[in-house]
Amino acid sequence: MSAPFPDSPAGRPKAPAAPVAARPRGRPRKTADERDEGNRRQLILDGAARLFRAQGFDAASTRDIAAAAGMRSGSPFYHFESKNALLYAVMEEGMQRAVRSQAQALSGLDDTSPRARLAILVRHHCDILLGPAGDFVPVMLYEWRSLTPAQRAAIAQIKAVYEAPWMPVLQALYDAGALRTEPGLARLFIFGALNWAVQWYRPEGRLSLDALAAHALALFLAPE
Amino acid sequence: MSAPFPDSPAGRPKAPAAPVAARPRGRPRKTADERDEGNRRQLILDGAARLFRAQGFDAASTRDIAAAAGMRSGSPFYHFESKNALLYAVMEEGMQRAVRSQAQALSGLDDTSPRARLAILVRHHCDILLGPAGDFVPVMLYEWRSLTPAQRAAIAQIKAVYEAPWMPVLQALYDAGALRTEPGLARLFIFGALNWAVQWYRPEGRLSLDALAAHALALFLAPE
DNA sequence: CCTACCGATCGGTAGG
DNA sequence: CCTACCGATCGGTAGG
Repeated sequence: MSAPFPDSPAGRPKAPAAPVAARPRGRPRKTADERDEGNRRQLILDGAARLFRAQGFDAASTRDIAAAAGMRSGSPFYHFESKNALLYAVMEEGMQRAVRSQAQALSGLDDTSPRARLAILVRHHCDILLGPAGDFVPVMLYEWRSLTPAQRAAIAQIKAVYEAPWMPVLQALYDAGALRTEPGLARLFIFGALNWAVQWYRPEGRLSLDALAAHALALFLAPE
Repeated sequence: MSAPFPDSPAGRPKAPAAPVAARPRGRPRKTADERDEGNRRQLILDGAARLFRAQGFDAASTRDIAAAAGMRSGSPFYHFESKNALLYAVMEEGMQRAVRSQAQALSGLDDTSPRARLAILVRHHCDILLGPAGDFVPVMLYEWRSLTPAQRAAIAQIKAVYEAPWMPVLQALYDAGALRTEPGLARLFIFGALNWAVQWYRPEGRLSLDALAAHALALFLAPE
């Protein structure tokens, strides 16, 4: 739970001495520090997403997040104004990636049947929630109450973009009699069923994401 | 967020002087304090359930919970060993009430059709989650990670009792072709769809719990 | 990005 | 159940 070493100098591990090399010729190789510089912010975001998801926003300390990124306790505040701004950044990045990958999953499939399109949406949603990079969106789902009203409004806008492609698909299935609940409520129920899997799905178990998505689809849709 | 008055004596409101009445004849009327004595623990539980749900376990302070029960900051610890024990007590009470009321809702309906029994289970579940007394079980659903492993095991036992009546009903519907996903997964999806309503359902809105339950049922089950 | 630190808040307790 | 308090931890910051 605590940083691997205290704030006091006694506990600080010595930084490895930088090798005093002769100045190299040609294009200067970046030192490890320079190469990482652009990634530091991302390291903080990744650690924050993981810890916010595992422990919750309030229980995850900025000290632990700093340690997860290989930094000392005060350093995250060089990259983010506050712990709250860090939470917002995690959610924003998660939703923007979700919107982009969803658009990519749907691209070129305008002529596909509503049923096939819903299958793609559900399968992609499972990936976002439960796939290998899936800490960011669960944080958005389960730490919503820690956002300020202004932050909520901003994230809600991205969420609306994410949800938009679902509605015409559900409407078409409803009109065709394959879905037996009005699209608005159906979307809430379907999202609920899938979002809840964050609580129980274990990637190392027997159930693949393909199978999970297929079973969910079978539950909601009348057989062809 | 903070108690209405600080711990220091300066901020303490004077307790209303107890009226010095002549000793009443007949059965002694209980004073307000005596009448409340058995309810103090319950007052703490109610306040804790409300605050744990609204703010989360970590964000809700024991000071605020004490204030919600009309007490000073240290007093909850006279009734509960720790904040964590209070969380456990909230969840335990919520689940025990849910088990009891579910059994009551099903009593005398052994001969009813599986479809009607599922309707009763779903409708009752909505009541537990979203009804007027519905803070305890949402706390159980969304603050699970703040329990110790031993506490999780204990709550999981009550959960198992609650879930038990669902399985034969889902199995019968699956066997009859009315449910198109195996009962184990179907139960997880259905619980997810309903549990997620904690996040979006507003009792003051247009949607009644009856309608909510009916729409959910229509989504999961093939038409009769 | 680190050092060294601060004020605030929190869970919890001894004693009555 | 209240009083008065403690130690620990936390988010955050000035200065380099």
